[in-house]
Amino acid sequence: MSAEERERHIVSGAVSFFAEHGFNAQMRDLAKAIGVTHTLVYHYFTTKQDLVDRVFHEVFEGRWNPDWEQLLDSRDIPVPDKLTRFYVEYARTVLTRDFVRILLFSGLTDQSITNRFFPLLGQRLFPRLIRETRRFRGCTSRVKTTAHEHELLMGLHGGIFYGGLRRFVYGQALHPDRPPFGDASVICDQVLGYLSASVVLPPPAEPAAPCRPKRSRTAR
Amino acid sequence: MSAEERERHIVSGAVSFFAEHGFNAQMRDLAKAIGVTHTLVYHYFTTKQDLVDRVFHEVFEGRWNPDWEQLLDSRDIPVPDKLTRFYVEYARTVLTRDFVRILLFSGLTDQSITNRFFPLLGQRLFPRLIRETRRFRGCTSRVKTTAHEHELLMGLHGGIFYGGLRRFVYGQALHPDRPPFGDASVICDQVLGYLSASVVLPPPAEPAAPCRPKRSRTAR
DNA sequence: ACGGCTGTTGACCAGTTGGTAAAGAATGTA
DNA sequence: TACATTCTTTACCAACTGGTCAACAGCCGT
Repeated sequence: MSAEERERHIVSGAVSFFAEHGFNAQMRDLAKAIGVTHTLVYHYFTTKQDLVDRVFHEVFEGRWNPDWEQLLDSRDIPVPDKLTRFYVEYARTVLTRDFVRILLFSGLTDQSITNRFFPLLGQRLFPRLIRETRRFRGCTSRVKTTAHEHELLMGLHGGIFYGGLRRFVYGQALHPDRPPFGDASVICDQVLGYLSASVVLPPPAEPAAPCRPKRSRTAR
Repeated sequence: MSAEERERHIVSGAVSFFAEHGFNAQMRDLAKAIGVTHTLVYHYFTTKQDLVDRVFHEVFEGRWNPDWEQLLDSRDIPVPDKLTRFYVEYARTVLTRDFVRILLFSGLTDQSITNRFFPLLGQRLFPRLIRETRRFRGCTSRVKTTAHEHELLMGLHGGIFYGGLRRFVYGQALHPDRPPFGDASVICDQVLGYLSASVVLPPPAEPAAPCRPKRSRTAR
């Protein structure tokens, strides 16, 4: 087997092995799972941390999909459809066994992944989701996200992630005739629930000067 | 220090130590954190697994509060208040650092806790929450929980749990002026969002014979 | 056949790990 | 004081851990 081939072989084996057993599992066991000796692994990765970093990179770095942002920015899709489609895509990529478990292992130990992943969410995704939510409510204010809005969105986001938790961590389906994991209809329900909840939120406080001079509504 | 005292001392130290570092952390480090030698720990617990089991028991067994069920069963509290009060209480007990992290460590490894915890949720809590949700919707059907209802409830439940995840695992607040963790107003918002979402759910299919002969509505 | 290069391995090392055994402190009791 | 009981520690062991090193096997051009 060529060097490149072998390296990919080791990395992909390491991803699922560490996702399953955590990062303080032993190199020898990993090697056995892959089908090589542990010294060979050390031939390709000088240290365990080196391999772990590579696994992090593999699972995490490659999975951020710029299309998500583009989808959320597209203008002519109705908000419920857009959010549903986004979360279906998001779930397909992020709510995989490897990702969910490695994210949690990372969070429970050194937080090396979560510290990079969550800022990404907070900067690229959540603002867009809030903007779309406001659009759905007929509100185009660009004022900073309120705590209410944020927490409600966390309800949706956490609710969807919780599906991954139940499946890949708890190993519990909890409902016998539950639709298949990642089923679009479930996500659609959750999104619709979220949106219908958000319409009863108080509007975000407008800044002193009205920020939408274009189409004036009845002033209060 | 008396035997009983010392044992409690060790157990409580072990709880936070294992919650922090996971269950394959070393006995010597644990002992150091407690301030004794590791052999003393072995004087009280014949094996590491023995201590681990005790920690599980301590964190998990003692925390199930029968009042939760009683609260959900009480007749004269409005549903939104009831659910809010329940989840505030629930969060106060379950969404602690030790519990959240140990639950996850357990789930990621042997699932010894999750396998006992989730059936408890599914049998004692979720059915009551669904019943109350239906009551709020003006529906008293006792038909089995539909997948829709279940998933929506998981949205609420997961959303609340996600708060614990963000705080105790990810170490990310994600929103600068977020209200303090476990704040009742946040939970109240989430509950209200959930309830207002649930009213748009399709009614659960009634069994062949109408199950509410008491107060007949206009038949369709 | 030769030497060089690369992928792979077995044997080994120092430090760590769960766990043990025996010896020391503390305490009580006669 | 002497003795027994109980709490605690020091010294130790066998197995395991991440990591090293020299050797081996296959492949290439010459």
